[in-house]
Amino acid sequence: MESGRLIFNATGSGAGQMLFLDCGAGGVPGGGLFHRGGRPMLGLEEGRGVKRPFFTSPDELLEEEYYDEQLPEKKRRLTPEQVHLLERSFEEENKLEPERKTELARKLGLQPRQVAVWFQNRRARWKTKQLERDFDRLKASFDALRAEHDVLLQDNHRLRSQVASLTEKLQEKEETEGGASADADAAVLPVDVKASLADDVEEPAAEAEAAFEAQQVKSEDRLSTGSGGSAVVDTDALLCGRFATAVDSSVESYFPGSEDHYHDCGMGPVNHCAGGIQSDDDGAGSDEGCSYYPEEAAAAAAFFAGHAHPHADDDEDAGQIGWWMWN
DNA sequence: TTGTGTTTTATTGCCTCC
DNA sequence: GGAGGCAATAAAACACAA
Repeated sequence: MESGRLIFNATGSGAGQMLFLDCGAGGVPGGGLFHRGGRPMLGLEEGRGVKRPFFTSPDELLEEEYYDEQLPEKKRRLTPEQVHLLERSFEEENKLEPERKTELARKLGLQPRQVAVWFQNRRARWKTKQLERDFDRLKASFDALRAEHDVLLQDNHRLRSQVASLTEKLQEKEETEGGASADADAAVLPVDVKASLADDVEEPAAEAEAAFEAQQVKSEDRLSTGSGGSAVVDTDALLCGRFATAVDSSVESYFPGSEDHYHDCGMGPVNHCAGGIQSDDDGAGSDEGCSYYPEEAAAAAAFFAGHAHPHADDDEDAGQIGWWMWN
């Protein structure tokens, strides 16, 4: 618990400045009497049962007698009016120039330092909320992609079994008819039919692939594998690419110009899904090797938790559309 | 009333920028 | 080197269920 005696010093802005003296043992963490740069810090006084307003008007702070009689107690919350004005000011601009800080402090009867601290804490709160929003958006986007992927996967399996079934029938036909007729034309015919049938089967899958790829143009350059014209849609790779696109947009909203940051952070969807990208030869169960869904969401959360952009607040496009509208 | 969780105010240390 | 920003953290104030 802090203890100490306060002495006020009317300087600079006109608002009273407090100096913290006779700081007792067990004071604030670090035990410093003054904040860096000679900035005075607020202190506390204990041992009096009388409640007094912690924040006072500048005029009151300038009256020496007041300091003797009205020493502030423990920290008090700002009044709703003070908070309202600060919020409005924050809406206009979330950074505080010295002139504005002084003016706000004068209007509110607060120390400039208090105004600066309030803005700092407010920016931190905004950032936390922004991260939550970004995560929610990413999660929703990811869930939608996962559902889409599941549908494509089912189509893929269905078409695969269709191809297998038709191929089998063709083989049977070749065996039965091939033995009966040694005619050269008869030997060629099944091959044509087979190709035709295969085309029919591949068409829907190819369409799905084309549609899918059209939606993830942005992430194409990250997909180095490609499906090589395969009839089997490489949905894992596509999904990863699209998730990367979703991450792109969200990350850009908070970390403008931060592409390289998250691409290097180890959560890269393409890298992560590399084990899940399969060739045609791997068969119908090829997708089982990529169980990346929960990890991706977790990676996104971990990424946002660990990659705070130091100047996110500076960028007007940094997801700040209505940034004051939360809460 | 009390215990507990959340929010708010404030401090500290480190970093970047000028 | 000073000023200011941020992350981490402490601690008071507050909210609320039991």
